[in-house]
Amino acid sequence: MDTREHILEAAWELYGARGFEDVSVRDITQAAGVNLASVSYHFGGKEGLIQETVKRCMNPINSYRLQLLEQAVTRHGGVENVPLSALMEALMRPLVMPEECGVQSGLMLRLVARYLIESDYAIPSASRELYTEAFQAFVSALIIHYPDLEPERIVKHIVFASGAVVYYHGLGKIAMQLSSAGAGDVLEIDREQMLKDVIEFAMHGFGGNNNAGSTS
Amino acid sequence: MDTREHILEAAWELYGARGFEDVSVRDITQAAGVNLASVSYHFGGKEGLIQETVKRCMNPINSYRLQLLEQAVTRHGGVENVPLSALMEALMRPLVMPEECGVQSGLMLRLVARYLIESDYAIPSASRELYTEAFQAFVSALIIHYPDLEPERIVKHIVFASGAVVYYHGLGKIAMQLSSAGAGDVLEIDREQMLKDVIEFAMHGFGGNNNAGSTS
DNA sequence: AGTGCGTTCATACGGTCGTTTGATATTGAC
DNA sequence: GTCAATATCAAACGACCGTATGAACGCACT
Repeated sequence: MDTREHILEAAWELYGARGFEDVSVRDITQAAGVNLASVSYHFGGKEGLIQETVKRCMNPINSYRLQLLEQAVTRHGGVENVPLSALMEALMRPLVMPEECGVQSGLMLRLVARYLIESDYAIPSASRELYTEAFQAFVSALIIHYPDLEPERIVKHIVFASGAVVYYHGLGKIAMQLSSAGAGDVLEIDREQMLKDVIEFAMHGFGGNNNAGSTS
Repeated sequence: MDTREHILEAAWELYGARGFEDVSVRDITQAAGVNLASVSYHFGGKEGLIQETVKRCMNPINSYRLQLLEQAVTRHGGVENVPLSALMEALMRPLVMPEECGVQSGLMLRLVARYLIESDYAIPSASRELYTEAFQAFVSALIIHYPDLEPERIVKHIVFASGAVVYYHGLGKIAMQLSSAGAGDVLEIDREQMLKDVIEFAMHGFGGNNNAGSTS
């Protein structure tokens, strides 16, 4: 039962780097050092492997989001007391630091972005329930936080903020080079800094200062 | 010399809808009603057609951005007097309303997003110069506007804001459905509203109120 | 030792892909 | 009308794709 894991690992690596269509089952089995037919045997085919690959990185992200949210709620004693910054951090951190929930970073955002685009932005069925749960949890928390903001606007802001992360992760380095700002070589994105930046950006976007206790 | 145009039109449609890898040269030539070999003849191959297709939608967007920026500058009499909202609008509107610069909407953002992801976020060489010019123009304008903000942060904010648009365009409808907010069916995104929303979000994100004249 | 089951293996099948080819049609200048 | 240059055409090529097949293997259990 080791083969399955080897395949998933190779699939993760190759799909993330080169895309689903561009990577053949042969590429993956060869990289994994297993037989070609193993993919059909263990996953029912290429499509099954793709679904499983995406699920195995999307679900931990959303679980981690819920976990961070819950931690924040208990720490501050109630949803209504959680500062906005903590809410945003619970929402964003799993995207920026996926390795904290066991998802290998680097390729994660690219792989998910690829999948979303190629699947016409459909969440894979194996991840939909958890995704919905996490999404609604944050919407609810933010509604409590901003009772006078229309829920619709809150949803938009969540999407805006998520887009900011994803886009920055992909284009950030290039943008720094394009602008005169970089002034040469941008070695690597400071992800902890990026997390702070995007949280601040999103918080401002929500139109407000932090209207509750501590800022951590 | 009509064949070339027919091919580009069909390529635009199909690549935008289904992706580059998933659409064969045969699909395109058939949809365009031309011979299979025409693609090789006119574009040197599939890759050449892809580059040309992306270029033909990316360049008008960036030209339109520069045009709107210039209009705003002359209208307000100098870069320093252009309100932030107008800067953001010049940056965002071409993305949301591409048909205003002759680029068929709907498929545009998806096609560009696809290309960026699949090309490892590399701007196609035929569009790089114009893209860089537009990018730097906005960075310069924003530096004048926010002299105490580090340029690096300004670049980040531009990327954040762009990501917000792109992501919302893709995931907006789904997010509305997922949340209880939608309360049923979300028919279509109101793009003019979306533009206003994202401009407001980005302006807040820049940390400030509008520090200049009119708001249009 | 033998049986059954889950797994791995080499190999083959039908299909689609991007590209090439050489013939044919169209064009425009003289 | 002639002749190149340009453009279109049907057909074929070799390569690679995802999947299916049936034999071989490992191993617990009797």
